[in-house]
Amino acid sequence: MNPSPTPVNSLTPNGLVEVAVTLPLFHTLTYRLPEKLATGIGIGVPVLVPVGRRQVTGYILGPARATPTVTIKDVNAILDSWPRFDAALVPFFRWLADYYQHPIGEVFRTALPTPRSGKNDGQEYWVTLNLTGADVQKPGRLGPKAKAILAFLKDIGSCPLAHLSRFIPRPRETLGRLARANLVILAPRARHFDPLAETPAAAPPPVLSPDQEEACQAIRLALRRQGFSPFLVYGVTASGKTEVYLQAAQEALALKKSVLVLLPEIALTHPIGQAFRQRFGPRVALLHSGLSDNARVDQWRRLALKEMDIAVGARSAVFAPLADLGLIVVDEEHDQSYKNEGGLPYQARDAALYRGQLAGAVTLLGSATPSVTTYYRAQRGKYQYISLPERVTPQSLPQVHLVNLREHREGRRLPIISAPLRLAIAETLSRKEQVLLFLNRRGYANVYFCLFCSHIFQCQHCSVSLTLHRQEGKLRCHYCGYQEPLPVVCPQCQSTALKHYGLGGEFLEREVRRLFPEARIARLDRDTASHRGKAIQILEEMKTHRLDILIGTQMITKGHDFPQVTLVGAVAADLSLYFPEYHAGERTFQLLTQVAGRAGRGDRPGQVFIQTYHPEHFALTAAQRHDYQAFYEAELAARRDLGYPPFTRLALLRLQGKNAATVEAAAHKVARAAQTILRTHNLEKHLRILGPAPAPRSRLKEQYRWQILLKSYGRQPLSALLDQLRASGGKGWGPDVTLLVDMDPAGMQ
DNA sequence: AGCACGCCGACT
DNA sequence: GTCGGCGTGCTC
Repeated sequence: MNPSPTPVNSLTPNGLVEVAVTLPLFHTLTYRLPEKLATGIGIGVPVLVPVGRRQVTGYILGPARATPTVTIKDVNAILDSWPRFDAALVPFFRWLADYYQHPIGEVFRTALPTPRSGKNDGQEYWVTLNLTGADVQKPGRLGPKAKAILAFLKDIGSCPLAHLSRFIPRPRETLGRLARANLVILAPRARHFDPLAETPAAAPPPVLSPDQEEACQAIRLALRRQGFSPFLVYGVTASGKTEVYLQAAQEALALKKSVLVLLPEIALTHPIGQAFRQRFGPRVALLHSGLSDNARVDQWRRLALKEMDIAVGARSAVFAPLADLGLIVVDEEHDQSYKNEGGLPYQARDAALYRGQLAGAVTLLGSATPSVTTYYRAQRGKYQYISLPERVTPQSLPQVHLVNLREHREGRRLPIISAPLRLAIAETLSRKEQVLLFLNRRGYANVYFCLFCSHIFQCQHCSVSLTLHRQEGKLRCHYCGYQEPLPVVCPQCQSTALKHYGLGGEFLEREVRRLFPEARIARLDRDTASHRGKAIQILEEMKTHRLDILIGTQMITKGHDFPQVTLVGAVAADLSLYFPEYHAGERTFQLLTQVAGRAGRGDRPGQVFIQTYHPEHFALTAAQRHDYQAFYEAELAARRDLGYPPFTRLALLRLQGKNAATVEAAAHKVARAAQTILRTHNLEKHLRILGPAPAPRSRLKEQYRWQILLKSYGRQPLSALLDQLRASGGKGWGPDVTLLVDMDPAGMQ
């Protein structure tokens, strides 16, 4: 019944197979597949192989490509019969390892759900009653526990063993006796999980607007043509992009192709997953790291076995085991969350584009604020451009005011809420409408210091100041989680004149409560949303208007629809504007546009107040006028002048280790080696090496950090340099120093 | 990653 | 004389 994986044994007369082992190795290994394991094994199957004196998980990539000179060992066991990926994905994984300069073994470890080396993978024991109701009365000579079990099963027929144990303690032994007497059946069963089980009934598809119709037409055409076809779907918030995705999926399915939908946030996968489930039924899988291991493996298996052919998920779903991929959707393509930090530092949107190219799939990049690089490519004709300029809801875009904070000092104090914003809040509340206040900084204050000797309280493990959390009475590091009780004396001079500086959400909340004592106020950020239920509860209260003012970080900006919010305040727009990143302007524009999009989504017009010290900055004036084009042109000009993407490609070489001196020495060594390669390969015209320099956070979680930025005109010089560098640094760059390559770095932290 | 091999200091 | 420190190198 299960489609068997692409067989390898028929392709390998000598029985040799290529295996990627889950170790930080840059190459694959070759093993012999013993005759007795050969049946049914194929590409993508997880196996247990000996490496040194250990047993390690690996994945079959295909027949061996070259015969190594060392003695070849045998594959020890097959961990599981179903393949974790389709044969067509092997080049994709090889590309990931190559492009991100990452060990191929680690690529598989990051990409695939870990096979639990048990025979019980994805299974659980079920207990089933083997008698009719009448028979249950008959067997007389039974203990009380056996009777209780039979009575329990009489009602429900069968259930997982774990479920039974909740009502009848330690049932295993009694069940064993009952099973031997053929009164019950005790057997493992495939576990089924359906994260989308709660989907409400389908609503009929809406009538498409002319813009939507035109977009769908273009996509349908591309799907029928077959072959890689990338699109930028530019659509303002609430322009009905989701319906376009659904229509595109419909067409792909009609062509017997599978569909992959990526979203930047786990929270967004549920509503979109439900929309797909409503339209297409049980063939829709949900994939994200928030699912339990069992649920994730179950969804993965059902996709691999072609029981399902639509995958909706967060960034890691880009590795979903779909064969015959026809359509890939990357919604909110500009979102920073597509970048994976730690492990394999891949960019899911970029990876999706490459996967689309390999599979010959139509690839849709959707955004109301496209990344500069994506828009540039669309302009140059590399992507087809589709525009959905109209909101499908009645309201026009909100009116945006820039508040120049320099003009709104109150005496010597700089108020966190300026007079114009305060007035607007008061008016909004008096109209019984809701307010959203956005401040991208947690805690009460982000600097705590001694007024007397200027000592600044810093993290013991990172080179950052500790954030004051006043309600908790603690100083906390937002990077490593270190915390300490709020000190009362300065450790340096014993003074008690300790002050704080730089304001966060906790302070804002206090101030708002002081100014509007009558209002119902809540704050939502990682501090208050300690558990998931709490966040959902606050969002629900906001939606049902049991709150008047909601204060929060990014958390409140993405995707949530609050129809009665008519005022949005961005309290400190400058926080992201002067971040040490080349695309700080882009992030600010996106953030403000996103935040502004929360205002006036119902039947009343919305307005937005942006507080800043730099009201003349183009990212702010463009956001004010909802003018993406103006922002794009100004930003593109700046990028061209400074030699940043899309005109160059960047790679960040980061050196880190526990010893400051060895890390610094290694950074200089790497930079010198890079310079040498540059000269000997005649790359000086195409590539620049900036640094070494200490990273903006020069110490993080006990690790000292230095970095070197590579700026390359074109892809080729950069990969040439990186390949050479890896070859020359094979033995490592110093004791306890690691070199990490961050391709297309998001920022420069 | 782990686990070997290998070459220099204080101990039964 | 040896036990053990962790630098370096390999894993089919």
